[in-house]
Amino acid sequence: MSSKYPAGRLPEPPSPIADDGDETHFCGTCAFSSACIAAGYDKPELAELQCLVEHVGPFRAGEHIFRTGDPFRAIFAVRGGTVKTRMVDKEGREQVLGFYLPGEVIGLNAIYPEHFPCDAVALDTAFFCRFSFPAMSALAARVPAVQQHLFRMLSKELGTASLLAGDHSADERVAAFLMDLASRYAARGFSATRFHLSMSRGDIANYLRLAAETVSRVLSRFRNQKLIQIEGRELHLLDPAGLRKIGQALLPD
Amino acid sequence: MSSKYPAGRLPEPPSPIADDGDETHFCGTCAFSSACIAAGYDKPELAELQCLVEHVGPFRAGEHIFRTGDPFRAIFAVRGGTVKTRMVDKEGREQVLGFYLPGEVIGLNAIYPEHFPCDAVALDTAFFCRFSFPAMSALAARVPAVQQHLFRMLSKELGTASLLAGDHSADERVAAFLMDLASRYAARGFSATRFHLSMSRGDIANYLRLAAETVSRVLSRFRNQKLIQIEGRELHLLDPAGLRKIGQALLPD
DNA sequence: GCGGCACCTTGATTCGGATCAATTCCCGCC
DNA sequence: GGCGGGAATTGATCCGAATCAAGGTGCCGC
Repeated sequence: MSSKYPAGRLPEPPSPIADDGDETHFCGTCAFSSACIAAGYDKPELAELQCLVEHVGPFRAGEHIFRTGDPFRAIFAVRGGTVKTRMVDKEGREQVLGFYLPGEVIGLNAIYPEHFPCDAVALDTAFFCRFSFPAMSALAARVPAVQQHLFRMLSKELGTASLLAGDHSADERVAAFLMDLASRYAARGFSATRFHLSMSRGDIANYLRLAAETVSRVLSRFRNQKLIQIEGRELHLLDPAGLRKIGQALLPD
Repeated sequence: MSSKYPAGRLPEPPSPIADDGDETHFCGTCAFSSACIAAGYDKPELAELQCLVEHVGPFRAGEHIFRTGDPFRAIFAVRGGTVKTRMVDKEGREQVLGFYLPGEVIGLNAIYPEHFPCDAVALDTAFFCRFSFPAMSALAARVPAVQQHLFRMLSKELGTASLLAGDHSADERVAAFLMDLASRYAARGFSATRFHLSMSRGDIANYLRLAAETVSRVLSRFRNQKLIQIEGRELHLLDPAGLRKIGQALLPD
């Protein structure tokens, strides 16, 4: 796509949260890595994979990667930056569905309806690998590893809803949210104890089905208890084990 | 329906909620129908489809179709009866993830972890088509329609979580729950205004993240408002439009 | 530097639903 | 037919988080 300079006027994109140097390393941490590798290694499909992947972006904070109702043609792997997905009901109330970090994939929930059922909005400067879905599924039919990878990604995302499930206290939810982010950063090779919250308190609250004030209070309490250090959106987890304990009912294992 | 002999010792399975006569018609209403038809029609794959499908059951109320941690080998289409899926945390608290009606498919969330992440429990006498997943994905690689169908089923289930999303009132949740059941029954050819709730109030409450007492109160209120007629678990929707209006924030469209 | 604005924090009050408690109902069982 | 137990209903009370309200802070454009 698109929009080298989407709504702004900065001449060159800054290097946001990801983009840890060389491309090869990034691809190693991407959700598609095994599919790409399986398809790419010394095979004629390599050429095809190349042509079904397209680098898009940058998108700047607040810009849409896709909008509710857009026809579904591709899925997107986050290469750098952070994205939220959200639905807006007809009364205009926003519902945040999820946050996506570098290496994660958005758009899978659009396969069935064939139109995007939600918006995807960049929270900071973000860019993507765009995978044409028709091309991708054609490739999947020929390369079992690609097919399996798609199945696994879809299935994995099914398991994600559990962070919201259950009637849990605000403390449990926030602790679980922080630990979930930590483990996802860790899985992509970032620090699991120090990171930047790209989303506002309001977005966190909305995602966790709490009020923004409640999130703020819980974070203050966690700080007083020396569980975290937080200044604005810069977060340092001082006692991950303690947080894990608080959020354990919502966390895997 | 149902459970003429729910927890008894009947020698032969009764005809529960589904099984509306002949098999062909049932398959027409099943979530797999298009995949089966695509695979089956005059093709050599027919034989293979036959061998990857296996009819299992009956399971009686309370019996497990699979348990958390079981190795994942197959997915199951409900042929008759009703199923709930649930997770039980280490403190022993149950979390109901969903209810599955005839024609719907369970087990998709086990592909990625390769073990079932939840239990599936029959709520009344239930039976299934069991699809070996390795065989299914091998078939999918050869028959594009089957692959596409799997993608679509997985993606569709991703959209389902929205019933629980958002901070909605008990009235909204219960109304949306009833309308969701109604539309799913309608999609499979059953009545959309009269049906049996196979699950207890406690299960409904757990699924909707409410207390059982709250569900009971809301249903009583809906009855007083002439929105529904309910006696035990027999439900008659008197004013679907009214219910849809109450639950609209959670419902599609 | 200054004003405007969005975001965040903290306190006071309110409210929806959870919890506790008491019957009642329904069914299988003796 | 009577008994026992789980499920459902209904009422009384309590509590956690929402809401309302009032600053504080940082950032951007002018």
